[in-house]
Amino acid sequence: VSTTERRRRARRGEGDKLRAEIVDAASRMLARTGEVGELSLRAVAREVGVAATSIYLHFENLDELVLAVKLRYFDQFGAVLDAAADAAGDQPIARASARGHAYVRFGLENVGLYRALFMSEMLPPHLMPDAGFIGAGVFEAARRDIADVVGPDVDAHLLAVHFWTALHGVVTLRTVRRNFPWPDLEVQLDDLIARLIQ
Amino acid sequence: VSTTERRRRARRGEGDKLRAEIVDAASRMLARTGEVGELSLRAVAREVGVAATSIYLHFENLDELVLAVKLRYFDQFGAVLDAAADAAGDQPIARASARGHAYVRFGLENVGLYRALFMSEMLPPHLMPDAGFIGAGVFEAARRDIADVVGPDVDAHLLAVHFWTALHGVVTLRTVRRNFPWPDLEVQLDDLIARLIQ
DNA sequence: TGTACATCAGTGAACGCGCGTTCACTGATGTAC
DNA sequence: TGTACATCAGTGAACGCGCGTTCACTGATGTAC
Repeated sequence: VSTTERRRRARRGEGDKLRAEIVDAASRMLARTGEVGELSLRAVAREVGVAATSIYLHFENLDELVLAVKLRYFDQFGAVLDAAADAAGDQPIARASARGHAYVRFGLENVGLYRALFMSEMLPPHLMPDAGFIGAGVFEAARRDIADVVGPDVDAHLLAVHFWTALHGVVTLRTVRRNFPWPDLEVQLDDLIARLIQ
Repeated sequence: VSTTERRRRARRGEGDKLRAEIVDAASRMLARTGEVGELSLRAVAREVGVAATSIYLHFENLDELVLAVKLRYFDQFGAVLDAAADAAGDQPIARASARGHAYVRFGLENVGLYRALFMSEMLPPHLMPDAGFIGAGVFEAARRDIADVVGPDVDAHLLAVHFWTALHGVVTLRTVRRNFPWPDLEVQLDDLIARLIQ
């Protein structure tokens, strides 16, 4: 219900600023509630401080706006994980572990965005730039770290799938079952990762 | 858009039949789309073949209806898992494994209900009969099977948490990323369960 | 240096829709007499 | 055995709301001359 000030129109030639502000606003709103379905075109316009119709100047419809948000945050999410892995040094197991911890931390701290990224179907096919491969960069980076840990004789793809699905499960169940008697998060993750990657 | 026939009113003394029919209809609709947020009181009434206001004869509001659906399917879900474990015989590892396979199968075959059960917060606290413990029966049964596998020297609670979160991850990611190059499901589950429970 | 005007960056009213919720009501049916 | 009537099991109209989308429009600002 945060009634934003009426936005000042952009200068000539800077019409694309509004596009960025719309994506910003939609991201903030998604991060708050996490429910993609609750994001409405009119609410985004209100948050930006602009007439509802102005959204149409930059997006065909709400789906394309949501896609823009997702694409942007997939990139950011991947960068966060890479940074965590790099900060952990060169040792493969330390890199993979740091990546896992960073994955869960991001998910728990950005509940709404995580929901938008991984708890809804990607989007109607005609809007998918490259079907099924959004977020593949994130997966592929983890697969490489894991392959470095286990060597060439183990199916690193299968292990990376275990890694991803298990961490995803940790994020989503903790988000949605806050009253469950969860173990300490660091203990849980260290034990889980040790069991999956060896 | 299935316009159901207008329902015939129940006989005297059988007013509770409508309550059951409402829960049935809401369950069918949830099983179809899976989005709790898309379930509307009016749509449920239409599916039942009854005036929208008739819902109020049996439920205070939509939340209480959704809770009724959840409670009912938690019971059914637990029974399915128990049956699978029992069908697997007495050997602890076989029982736990069967339980895991049945969990994932139920989730993938009943996408909508699984979403309703495990991908939304339980409900506003005043509606929770026993906060945080809905579904605890399902968890507890798995924990016992796992404890039988690993013996008394291992933290079976932690292992059961791994088991649950990992299987939940399998169900939800496969549901939402259908284009990902997933491994064969049985291979994935057998390998995953073997790594987690030992 | 001044000004007409094309273009850019939006706005605002209006529409039809489905929704939750309220309120007064209806009409079949079992039962007391 | 017949009937009045209380009660049960619903109905239907109406409300105000937020939504997506359309359409014609406005008004500031750069630029060509």
